[in-house]
Amino acid sequence: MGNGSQAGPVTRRERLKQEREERILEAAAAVFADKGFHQATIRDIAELADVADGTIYNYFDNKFDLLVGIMARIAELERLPAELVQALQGDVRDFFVKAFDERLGRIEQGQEMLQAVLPEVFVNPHLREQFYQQYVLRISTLLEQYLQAQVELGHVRPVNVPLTVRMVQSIFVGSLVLRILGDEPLQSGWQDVPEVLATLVYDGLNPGGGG
Amino acid sequence: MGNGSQAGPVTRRERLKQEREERILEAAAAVFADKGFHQATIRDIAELADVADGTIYNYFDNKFDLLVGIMARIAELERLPAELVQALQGDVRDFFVKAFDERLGRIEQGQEMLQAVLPEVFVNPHLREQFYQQYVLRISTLLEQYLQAQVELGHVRPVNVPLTVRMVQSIFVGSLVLRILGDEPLQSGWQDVPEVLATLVYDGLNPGGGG
Amino acid sequence: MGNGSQAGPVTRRERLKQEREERILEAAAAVFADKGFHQATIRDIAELADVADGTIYNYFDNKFDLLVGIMARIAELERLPAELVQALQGDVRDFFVKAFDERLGRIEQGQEMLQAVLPEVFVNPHLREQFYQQYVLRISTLLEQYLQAQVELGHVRPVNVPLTVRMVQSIFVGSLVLRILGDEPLQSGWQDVPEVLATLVYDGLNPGGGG
Amino acid sequence: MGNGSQAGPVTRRERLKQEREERILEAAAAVFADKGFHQATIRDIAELADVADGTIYNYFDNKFDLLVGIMARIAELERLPAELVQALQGDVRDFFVKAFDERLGRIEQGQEMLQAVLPEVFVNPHLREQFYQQYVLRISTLLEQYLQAQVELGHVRPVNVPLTVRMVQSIFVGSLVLRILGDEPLQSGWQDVPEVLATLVYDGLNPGGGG
DNA sequence: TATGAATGAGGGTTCATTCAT
DNA sequence: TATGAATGAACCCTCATTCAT
Repeated sequence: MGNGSQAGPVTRRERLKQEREERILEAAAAVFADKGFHQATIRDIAELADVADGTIYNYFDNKFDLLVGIMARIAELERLPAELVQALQGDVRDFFVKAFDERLGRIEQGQEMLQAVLPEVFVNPHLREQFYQQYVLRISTLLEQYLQAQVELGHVRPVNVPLTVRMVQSIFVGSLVLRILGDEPLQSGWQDVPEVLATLVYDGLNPGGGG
Repeated sequence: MGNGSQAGPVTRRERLKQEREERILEAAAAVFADKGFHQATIRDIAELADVADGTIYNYFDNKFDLLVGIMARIAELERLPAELVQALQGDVRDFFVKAFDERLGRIEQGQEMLQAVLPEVFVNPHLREQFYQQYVLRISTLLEQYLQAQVELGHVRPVNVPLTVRMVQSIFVGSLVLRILGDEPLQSGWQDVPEVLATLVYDGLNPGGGG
Repeated sequence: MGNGSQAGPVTRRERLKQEREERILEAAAAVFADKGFHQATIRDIAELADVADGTIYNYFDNKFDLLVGIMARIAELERLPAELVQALQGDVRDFFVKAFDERLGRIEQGQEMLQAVLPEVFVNPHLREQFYQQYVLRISTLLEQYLQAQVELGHVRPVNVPLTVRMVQSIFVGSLVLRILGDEPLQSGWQDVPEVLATLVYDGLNPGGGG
Repeated sequence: MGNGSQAGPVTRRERLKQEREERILEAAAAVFADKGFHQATIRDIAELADVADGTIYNYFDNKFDLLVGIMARIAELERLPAELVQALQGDVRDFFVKAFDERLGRIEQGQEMLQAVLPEVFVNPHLREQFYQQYVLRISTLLEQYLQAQVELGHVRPVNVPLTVRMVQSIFVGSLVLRILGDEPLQSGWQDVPEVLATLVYDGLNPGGGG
């Protein structure tokens, strides 16, 4: 149950290797998030992971490959938006609350890894593409389908679906950025965000709207 | 750097200096946006600006100072949200259309400089703080005041004002990020975004709402 | 290494060990000849010999020791210039043909090992001395004795014996180098070389000479 | 007179640069000849040349490029076998004496550079090709023409011209190698070599030959 | 004894910064 | 003030060697 696809390590040696790789990746994420990819040195990471410099290269081809590894880990975490998929069933406003809740929770959880990767995403075309595909586009497609269906059912006002979806996603991405920037109200009010968001995008600010 | 107040250069020599400083800053922004701060070399910038390496150090203390200079330039562009201030008067939905329009235009215009600065903003606390203050917080304050007033006037549904404002700002920031990530629908539909946005946040998706 | 005298291995285990040592040495020679001593890695050699990296260190103290081992193998091949010794008896011109034939054949045979060792011979004083002793000087002595005797017998023109011998040896060494350099005429005409050489050094180019 | 093709440096700065490049190249040749290319460190060379490590990279792309630079310098020295060409006129035996004299002198002069380059020539295909072309093949062609003509004139015994030329060249190359190996008789008798060589290859060892 | 992962010293190279001209 | 060569600290990465299993 939950073992998913990869066969886990069986021998003691294999388990040790896997643990070590994880330790290295976590150390890398921590150091990158703290100092940035370029300021971080392999030695920093090695020390935090408590291995020798050279050991890192038994697991990763080069420094950049650590970044790619972190991206892959993020992708793994993203694998199952199970709750989100479930939420696709219910009431629309409810969906938004749940969806926002799920996403924001995920953001909170993986923030360090995201913070490690994000600056380089803006700089490296390969990373950018990968990030976009796995972090943005997959969700876009899902949301577009959902929203289109709801429009056709008359549960949602007729809107420009693709752009509206982008706006919704922008809120997620933007929130993450504002959090990283250290915005205080967002920090302290994080748990209220889903409700506020749902109100904003479902009910609208117009006081004449239903709600 | 920044030369403080508006007193323009008077002598020919001063004008030349200022022009050169601008050329360097523009070159820096272009190179940083293209390759990222750390991949960019002083030589790259010097070549694009058509000066010698050493000359740059007559205008800027060090490489990082170029980034600060670019930030300052962005701040200058941000100085006058004149149209936005004007829009503060009119009808609420109208305000959103105009506000979004103004911001998105600004984003479009200064995208290269933003792209030059943004990755390092995530990495450097000093830059982060400065960016947050001048790029986010000032607008937050303005919007909070506006929204609070509109709520009190009954023109806007009672909401959690600070968080709602953050969500609105998130949309701006997030849109910028999605653009940089190369999202196609956003790219090609950019001119429709203000209207879509206003619909989303003012009217809401709820089809029962007024609109 | 080298195992000193000729006592072959007796137990199965010993035979396996010896086979393995040979496999490693051959792999080393191949890799060194191909990539050069410094470009070659222990891993390269281990892979070619189909053993683990660490195993090599059960047979050789360090990387350089592999080179020494190869030198020793060359020395073994050089052990018996039997035919050459025999040739010392006969007619002088005949001797040269046979001697050249024997040497050139040997060169051809051990070229890979020579190519593995030669570059480092120029670089490492220890190797240089060993190579000189076993590969050059022993032959010098032999040839000097032979030539001196023949001069005294009047079978050879009175010449500066030591220098003449060096010139003759230079031809061997030089031919090897030209071969390694890939000289085409030498490559394709290799089997004619002994006769050509004998003509050159015995008969001379002077058409007035006997021959 | 003698300035050859390249316009020399004119400004003081240019002269200094050129001098520095030469100093670096000479230092590189000395260090490579002493320790071998791979044992030599950039720091070694920089120290001997009395420059900073980084300075070397203002003149040469990388460490290997220093080797190529040394090869080019050797080629320059090889540019004018003026005396040799002159010797092409006279008497055959005389030609050999002069030719050997000229070549051996050249070898003596450039021995350090040769010793720096030679080991890598055996290892690096690119270097090997270049070395062969400029150091061997050009001379081969010249000598083949000369020898062919002399054969046709009846001044030289009919021989396999290409192979005979290779043997003659082997003597040069081989002598160089033996010298590097530290052969004592060759070292101390170096000035007698041309005469000994001419005797060997022109008169032959056969005492019945003319001479 | 064989294995192969861990080690860490070492070195080539880059590039921000300096400074003599 | 502009120039651009010189500087040298810093860092990624390799790989011979070790050693626990």
